[in-house]
Amino acid sequence: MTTKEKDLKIMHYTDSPSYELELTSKYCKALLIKLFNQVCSEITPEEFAVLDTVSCHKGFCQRDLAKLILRDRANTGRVLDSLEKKGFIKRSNDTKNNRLVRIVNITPSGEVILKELTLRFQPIHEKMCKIFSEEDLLILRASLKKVREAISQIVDMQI
Amino acid sequence: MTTKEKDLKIMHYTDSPSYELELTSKYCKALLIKLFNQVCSEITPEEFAVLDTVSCHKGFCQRDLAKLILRDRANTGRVLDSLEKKGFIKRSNDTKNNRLVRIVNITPSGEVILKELTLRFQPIHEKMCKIFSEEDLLILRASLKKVREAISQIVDMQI
DNA sequence: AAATACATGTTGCAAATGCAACAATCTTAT
DNA sequence: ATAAGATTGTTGCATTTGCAACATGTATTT
Repeated sequence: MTTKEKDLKIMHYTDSPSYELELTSKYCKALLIKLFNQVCSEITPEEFAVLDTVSCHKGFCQRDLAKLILRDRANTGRVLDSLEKKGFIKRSNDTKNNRLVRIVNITPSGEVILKELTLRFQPIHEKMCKIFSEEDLLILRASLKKVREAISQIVDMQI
Repeated sequence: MTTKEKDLKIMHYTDSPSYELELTSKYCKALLIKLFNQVCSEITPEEFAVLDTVSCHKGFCQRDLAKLILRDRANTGRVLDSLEKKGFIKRSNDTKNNRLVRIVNITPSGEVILKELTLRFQPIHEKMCKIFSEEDLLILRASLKKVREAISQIVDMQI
C-alpha cells in the first residue's frame, strides 16, 4: 500500500536529495565567500580549501590531490601554481612508482595563514554544528558519505 | 572533559560539514552529467533542472526563478533563452506589482521531454533513496533545510 | 513636477572550470 | 627490441558563471 503510493508518485528532480544537496552546497559556498570578503584575505576560498587539503596530506602528488578535491589535473595544477607563487606551498620533483611526480607541501607561511583563517572561521563553524543534535550530525555525515560511496560505484571520477 | 576536548580540537575546514556537502554535491553532479551523456539528450543538466523548476512553479517571473535556482539574473536569463529557443518554455510579458516582468511557462514539448527524462532517471533516483532508512532520509533532508535556513540568516542571497 | 531610489532584465567582461590534446617518461606486449 | 599503452603534468580552447554597468519603467521624496 505505502509502497504502491510511493511508486506512483511522480518524482521531480528538484525534489530529490541530490538537488537539495546542490542547493545547500551553494548556500555554503555563498557563506564562505562572504566570510572571505570580510576578512579580505590574500587567497581565494578555493585556494584555502586546497591549502587545507595539502596541509592534511603531506607529500601528495598533484594527481592524488586532484582526486581529493575532485577537480581535474589541469585545474589542480593551476591552483597550486597560484599558491606556490604566493609562497604558501612548495613543490619538489620526486618519483612515485618509478614515475616522475611533483609532490606538494605546505610552507611555514602557508601554515600561518591557514591557521589564522581557520581560527577566524572557527566561531561560525561551531555555530553551524550546533544547529544539529550530536546524533543528527553523525547521521548527516554518515549519509553524505553513503551518497559518495554509492555514486562512486556507478560513475568513476576520471581524474 | 568531552567539551574541553572538543574545544581544543583544531578544526580543519575540509573536515567541516560544509565542505563535505560541497564534495558530495560534486559527486551528485558527476552522476547527473554521466546520465545525461548516456541519454544524449537535447538539453543540458542545468537546463533540465531549470525546466523542472519552471514546471513546478507556473507563471513565475525570471527573478523569482533565479531565487529558486540560486543563480543570478543574468545567468537565469541566458538559460531561459536557450530553453525558449529549443521550444521547451515560452515567455510572455506581464506585470507584477505594476512592474513589467517576463513570466515563464513550460510548453507541451517541454512537458514531454521533462517527463521522459524524469522517467529515465526514476530508477537511479529510487536506488539513491533506498540506501537510507526512511528515518535517516528524513533527518538528512531536515538537516539540509536547517543548513540553508541558518545560512539565510547570516548572508542574504543577493539575487 | 523633478529628482532620487528601486525593481527587472540584458549585455559585456573577467574568472573559474572542464575537456581534449600534447610532452615526457615508464611499463607491457608482440 | 620495437610498438603500443599507461601515468603525470601542462597548455589551449570552449563553456559556465558571476559581477558590474546599463536600459527601461515604477515608486517615493522633496
